[in-house]
Amino acid sequence: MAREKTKREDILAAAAKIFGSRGFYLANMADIAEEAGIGKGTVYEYFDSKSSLFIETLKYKADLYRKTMEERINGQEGFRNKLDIFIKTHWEIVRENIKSASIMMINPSDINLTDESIRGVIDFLLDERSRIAELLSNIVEIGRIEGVIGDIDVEFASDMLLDMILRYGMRGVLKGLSDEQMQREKEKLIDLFVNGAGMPGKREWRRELR
Amino acid sequence: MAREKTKREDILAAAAKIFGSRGFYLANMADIAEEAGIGKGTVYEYFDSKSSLFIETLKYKADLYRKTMEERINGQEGFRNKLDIFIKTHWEIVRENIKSASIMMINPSDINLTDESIRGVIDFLLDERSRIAELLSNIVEIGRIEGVIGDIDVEFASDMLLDMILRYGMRGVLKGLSDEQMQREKEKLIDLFVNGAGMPGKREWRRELR
Amino acid sequence: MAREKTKREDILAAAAKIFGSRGFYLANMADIAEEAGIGKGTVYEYFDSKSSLFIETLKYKADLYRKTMEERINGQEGFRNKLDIFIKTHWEIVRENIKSASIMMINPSDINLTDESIRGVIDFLLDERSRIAELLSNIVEIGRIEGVIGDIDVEFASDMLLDMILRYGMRGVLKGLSDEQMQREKEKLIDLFVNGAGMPGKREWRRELR
Amino acid sequence: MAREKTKREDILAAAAKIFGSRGFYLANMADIAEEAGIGKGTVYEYFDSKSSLFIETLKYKADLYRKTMEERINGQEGFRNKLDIFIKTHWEIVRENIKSASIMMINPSDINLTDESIRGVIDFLLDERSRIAELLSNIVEIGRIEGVIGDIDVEFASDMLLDMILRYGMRGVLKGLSDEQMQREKEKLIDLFVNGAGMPGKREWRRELR
DNA sequence: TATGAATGAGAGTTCATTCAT
DNA sequence: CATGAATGAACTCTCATTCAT
Repeated sequence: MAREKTKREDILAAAAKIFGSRGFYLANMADIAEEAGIGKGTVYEYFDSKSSLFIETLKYKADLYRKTMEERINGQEGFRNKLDIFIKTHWEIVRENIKSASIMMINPSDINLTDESIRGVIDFLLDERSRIAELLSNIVEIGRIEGVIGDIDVEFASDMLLDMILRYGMRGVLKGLSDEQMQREKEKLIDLFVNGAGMPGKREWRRELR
Repeated sequence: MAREKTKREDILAAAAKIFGSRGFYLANMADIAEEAGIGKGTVYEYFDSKSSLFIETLKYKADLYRKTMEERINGQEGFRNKLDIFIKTHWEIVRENIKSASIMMINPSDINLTDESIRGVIDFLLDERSRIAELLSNIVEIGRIEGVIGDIDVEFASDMLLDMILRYGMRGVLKGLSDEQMQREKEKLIDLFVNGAGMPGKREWRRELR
Repeated sequence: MAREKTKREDILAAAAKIFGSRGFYLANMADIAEEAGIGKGTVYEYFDSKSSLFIETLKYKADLYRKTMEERINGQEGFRNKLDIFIKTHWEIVRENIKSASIMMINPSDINLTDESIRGVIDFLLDERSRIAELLSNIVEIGRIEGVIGDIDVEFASDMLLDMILRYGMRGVLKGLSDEQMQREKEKLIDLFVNGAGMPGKREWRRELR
Repeated sequence: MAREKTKREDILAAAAKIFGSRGFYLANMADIAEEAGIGKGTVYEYFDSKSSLFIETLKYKADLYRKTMEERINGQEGFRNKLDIFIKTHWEIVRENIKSASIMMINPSDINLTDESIRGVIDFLLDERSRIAELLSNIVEIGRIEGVIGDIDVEFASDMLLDMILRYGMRGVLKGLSDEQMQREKEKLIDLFVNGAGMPGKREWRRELR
């Protein structure tokens, strides 16, 4: 029998918890092993090194995130519904993974490490962000086709929107907001993105930008 | 006070450079001392510990950032000009401090450490972000008074706007954009914030949110 | 006996190869098992420990060496022929076992370990060297009887001769000498041993030593 | 004040003792530090790594050996005296450094490691042996000029002679011989080298080799 | 009998911090 | 005030050995 899938996932779950709550450098392999209920050496049977375990953990969580997201989005029709479910789903994942999710929510460029062994992490995170940004980009594009979204730079707007959504999640965690409050914040977010903060009717200087 | 101000600042400058390029954990005290051109032990005459030096460095950079920002903003009149100079100034600082600025650009909640000695860092960063957010909040408020900004949740919108501006800076660094390109991105950013991404004229479902 | 002889020898052959090329400490059990084409645990069915496997490997190789040597020597008559075949055989074995032979060529006193578990290795190697030295000693004795070898301390001379022969083998490996060159070096070696390096005719101070 | 020379030498002395009695792999840095009466970390202030400490220890001992040898040899005139003092000196060093000398006496080709980090050790040892061999070679050459040594391959004979002398030292240690006994063994050694083991007068087959 | 997943002692190494000078 | 040699706790990772299957 090949190495059990469960044990690998046990380790990943433990790693997600420890890395998530302590960060890469403060987490140590002994604690991860203990959390997983196994011996220190066993971790190395499944993962080459701490760095590699970290990357695998990120991949595991990121995959979960993206797959969940894609599934939920595909279950909806239209710009408004898709965007709505995106934000809602993001909050659900964040809320349920406060401990471990923070890893995933890392803003790649915030990690500035020159350590060779950890470089791959940054590249992976940048890639992963791009992939999520594309999901969002597709949604915005649908909005354009529907005529709800104007003639804007979709890539730019989607990138900003993603950041706003991530921030929205953080606000929820930091301020300990209830689901109801998050529901209202979500509407504000969508409103801000779609309509902007400007006073309706006073949009004279907008045209010149286009 | 006997202790020279200059030496303390020499150390802070060196720390900003080293921490900025390598991050907290990969930076080491020996290198910072060397960069500052002093003995390793001397650093401890001015700062209690690595963590405390890190915090002081953040404060130093953040102060510089905030003071510069306040000065520049105060030199301008009106929402549009103030916001414009905010974004422009942010980019200038980021561009000139690519190495060290990243510290300052850290999104506080991205650092998830439970280490007692480092806890203060997070609190400080959260505080600092709040202070910067308030600067922005004041600008948005001016916009409201001017009638350019509508009847929105200013705190929420400012928080999102700050995130967008930080992201705007990162995009500049990551994509290696020229000042001219950043000028254009800045206009897009302001447009997105003020007018939103929505198609002008199609704003039926906006009202219900208010 | 249920345990197959072949498997034990498979392991010994694999161990000889791995230990021979990497030395005791750099060799590891996993690689030996793999080389032998069996499971890691199986090695422990045939040998108690790494140390014991090492000793058994040495014994295996040393036995092979000694048996080959005895056979070849017995096939020859007279001091000159026997010594000649000894040196020739040594070179043949070394040349064919460059990788693994080095174990066998280890100069016992060069291994200075105090590790209890490895002590036996040294004793074994010292014993084995003695046995080989005795083979040589017998040959030298024959030389004495034949009147070719003078009235010398046979034990001492044989011990030195063995060292010279081992060195001769190393020279061959280190310098990458051809068989023809080794043939000539062999003659030099015998000449040096039998006639010495001294100028013929100038041997006044020799007598006093006896 | 620069780093004291004494401490570096304290560490080298401790390392020589520990490496000498336990070998490279069984020796550990903690014990070497303890032997030197310092903290574990301090060793790394003076030496980069275990391997590098090992090499430096070898160099230190080898230098001492060679310098002592050169000095003593230069103090003597003529082949017989120089060779005599060489052997005598070797024994003195070996006897006084039983513990640490064994490192120095290592026959380079007996160490068969493929570990990158340790490769330099072998090269160094081979080099060092060459240098010692040359000292001996010069002595033999003097013998040739004096007419005591015949028309032989000096390089070959010197190499063999060096091995015999090393073996002579080992015999002393292994058999626990007294200085008086070693004196007698030394004479046997010189006799064997100069006059060979052959019966005086029976040297017919010698000529053909030359 | 054969296996290889699991183990944990122990290795080398780093580096923030101290303190005698 | 300034220094940097000294320190040792704590880290990651290896690998001989065990044992349930």
